[in-house]
Amino acid sequence: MLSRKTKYGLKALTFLAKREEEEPVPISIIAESENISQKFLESILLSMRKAGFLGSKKGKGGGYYLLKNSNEIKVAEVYRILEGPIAMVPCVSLNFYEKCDDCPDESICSVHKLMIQVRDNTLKIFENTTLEDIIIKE
Amino acid sequence: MLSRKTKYGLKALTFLAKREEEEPVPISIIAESENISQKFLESILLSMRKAGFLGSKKGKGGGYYLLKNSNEIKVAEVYRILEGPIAMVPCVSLNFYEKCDDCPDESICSVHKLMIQVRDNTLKIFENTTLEDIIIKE
DNA sequence: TGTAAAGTCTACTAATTCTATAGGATAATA
DNA sequence: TATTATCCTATAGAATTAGTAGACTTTACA
Repeated sequence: MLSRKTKYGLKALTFLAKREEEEPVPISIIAESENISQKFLESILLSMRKAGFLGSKKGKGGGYYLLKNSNEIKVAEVYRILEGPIAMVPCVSLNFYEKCDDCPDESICSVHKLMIQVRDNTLKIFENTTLEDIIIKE
Repeated sequence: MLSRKTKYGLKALTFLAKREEEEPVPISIIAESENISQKFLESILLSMRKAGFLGSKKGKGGGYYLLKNSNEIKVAEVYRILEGPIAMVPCVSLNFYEKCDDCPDESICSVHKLMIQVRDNTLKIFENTTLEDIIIKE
């Protein structure tokens, strides 16, 4: 399941990517437009700023803005920041690998083998999809 | 993330599928072989019995056994029983559809569009993979 | 016929994660 | 200096996960 955090994060980013103007957009505007709790969105945008996707400006006229072009922001990167590993089990994760405590030998684990397939497929989509690709013009 | 429940369930099923013999296997054997808490595994096997994948026999010499051939049990079916929807958001689920409360119009939601792709890819794998396919002979 | 072995069923619990909320600090602008 | 907006820390309620506990039922077999 995709967490609300990631869902909201992606929505906020595409909201910003959809705009032609480059001026900062206050959280309140994004929250209202996308039906997201403003306080919750605050923390989400903050972590995306820290991750280098967003810039921010304080005070009047301030808000958040994209630091890169929308075709330079991969869904995979956003997903990893907000949601964590793309893999369904840690033992097949490329960026967050962990050994399963119940599994003595990955090479003979059928779940492992299966989940590698799923990871590869999902990864392919997330790595090859940028914000630009998921924008829907109204 | 795949829950331990589903992971254990799949492991238990493949454990049974790997055996040539048809005699019931007690929970304790499966739990020990696969390093799973026996009590936890109990409830998992029970729900798979109720779902029609497993048969059981009580008393001495009892245990669980597969009711179908391993090539007739799709990962997708097992996954839906133990984990729930394959889709990452309810609004793109085929079997567990729910409208998102924050989203007024799915047709213009970029997350929706993206998650349909992921669902289709994962579904393809899970629908076309049976227990037989993921067995690893030692 | 008694006993041990096995599944069945209900209820409970500890820990973790998720989804926020509260409130003040800091910074920019007019 | 008042206003607007982000920044930051702490906290809290709800839900989910991953088990545990214990009594009950059924079966095989000595």
